[in-house]
Amino acid sequence: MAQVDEKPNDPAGKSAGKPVDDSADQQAQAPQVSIWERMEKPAKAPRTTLTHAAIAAAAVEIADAEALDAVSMRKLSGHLGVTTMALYRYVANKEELFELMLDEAYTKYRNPAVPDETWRDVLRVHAHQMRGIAMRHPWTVELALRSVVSITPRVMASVERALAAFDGLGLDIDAMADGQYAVMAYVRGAITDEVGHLELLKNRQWQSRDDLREAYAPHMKWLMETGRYPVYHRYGLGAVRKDDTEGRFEFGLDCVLDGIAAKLGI
Amino acid sequence: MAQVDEKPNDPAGKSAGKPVDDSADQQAQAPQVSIWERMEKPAKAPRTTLTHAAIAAAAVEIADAEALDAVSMRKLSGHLGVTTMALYRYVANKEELFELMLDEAYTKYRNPAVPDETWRDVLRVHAHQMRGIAMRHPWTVELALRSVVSITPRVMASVERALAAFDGLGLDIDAMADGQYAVMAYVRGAITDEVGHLELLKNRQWQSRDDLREAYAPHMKWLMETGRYPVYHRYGLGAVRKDDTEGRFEFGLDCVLDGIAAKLGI
DNA sequence: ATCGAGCTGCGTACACCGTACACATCAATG
DNA sequence: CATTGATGTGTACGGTGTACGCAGCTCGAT
Repeated sequence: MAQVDEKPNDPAGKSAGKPVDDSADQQAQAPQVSIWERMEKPAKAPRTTLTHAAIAAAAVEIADAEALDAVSMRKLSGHLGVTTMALYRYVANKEELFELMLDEAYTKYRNPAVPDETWRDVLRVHAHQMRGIAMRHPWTVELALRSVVSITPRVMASVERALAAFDGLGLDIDAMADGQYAVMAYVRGAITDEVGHLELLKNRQWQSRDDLREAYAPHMKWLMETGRYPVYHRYGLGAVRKDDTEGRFEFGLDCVLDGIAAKLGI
Repeated sequence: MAQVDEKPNDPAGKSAGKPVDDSADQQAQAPQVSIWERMEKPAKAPRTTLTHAAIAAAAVEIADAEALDAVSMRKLSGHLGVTTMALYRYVANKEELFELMLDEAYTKYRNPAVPDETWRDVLRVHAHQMRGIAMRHPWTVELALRSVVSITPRVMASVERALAAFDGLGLDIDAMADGQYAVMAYVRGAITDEVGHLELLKNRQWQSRDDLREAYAPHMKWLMETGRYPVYHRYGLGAVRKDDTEGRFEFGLDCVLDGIAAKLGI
């Protein structure tokens, strides 16, 4: 990833090209148009062996089963029964593949309008949908950070839904954005934490959080014996709701929603 | 990363080892003890060429100047004037290097006790410190996600401080943890978003958020012309506080703190 | 029916990456 | 001074993303 960024990235045939025949530089000519725009016009003679949808589905499958790191162009092409470089006809680079995957994951987002819904209802569903998607596809969390260009159509649709929840309440658009941002930020942070723990369990093939605690017990014991973390120590010894992740998520979400209601006067 | 996880990871000299001479398996014998514990006892004959501190500092320098991906064992060793494998005397693997880096970044965390501080004061400082560190060392955000083992001594100290802010208010330890979690989650999500944008600016060498908007204008225009995001469209056209990231962060933080106060009755 | 054009997939090659393993060297202790 | 264990070196392996040149397919126009 890094080495590419540092290169001039001008594939020679552009600035020092031949006078007329420009058809030589077939690929990688700095698309400029997003993959979504390109996907709209299916070219005139599309072969059927590969499609954006198939690529996205296969990539998601790998990421779900193993991890985001396991999604390599080689392995993906293998699963699709195709050479590695064939993929580059459909995605300009791996980042675009990630965009495809993220959008694919967000096909599961459901937040339908219901008759007497309040803004809180909508945002609560929104939060739980994001959390649900993150739980089912843990790699989405990592992705949101890696490719900041995470404004795929379906992700945008979910943002639109959240934003629209504040519509018609007499707020100006900046306040609406603030509210949406607060919820989004909290949810993102919470699921980052949750998914992190989940992934740790999966990677180490532990069955429960008890296994995790057991594995880290020596390290924790040593840390606590320094005596520098007395309150955390008390937490370690005395907390009874350590594994109620759902409840913890709900608590924080309520805090944010209450705060929004108070500060925005809605 | 992935390929290592799938290997048996037993370096031969352990289960099928020679009868007596076990000194052969010098490195990578599944440390079990954390790097922090190992660092305490500086061995009997320490050579001075390399230290954990120097390694951490150099790695941080690279990550700050370029990016987390730019921190490779080869480049790092080059900066230190040492062979690549020399590093593995101090760090069992790259993950441990990341731990070192995270702890190094958190040397900047400042949250001293002040006379009449309230829990809100402490947590507000806590939040701003986390944000400040993330702004100065954007890679910490990515790190918190990659190596979930982010319980370095100094990170733990910051958590302890936040947790202790709720002490003596008549809350049980679970409630205190809930409060700390809500703040942590919000801050983490918010800085993930902020740092993401910041990194995008840096990578593309844009000067301001206007450059970003300009670059994405075609894509946005296309997205908006689908007509599926009317409220977001209104935001794009009419918002006036789009670049007030500090204010947005503060708003969300206030929401969370207000919510905590309300729900915990403090 | 044929032909060319352009989309599609293939294969090779390059420069990186993390790290396992065997060897050389150094510093302090017996 | 010799020994011993910690420390640094060198090479090698299997993986990565992707640039580039080429071959085959499919279609619209002839």
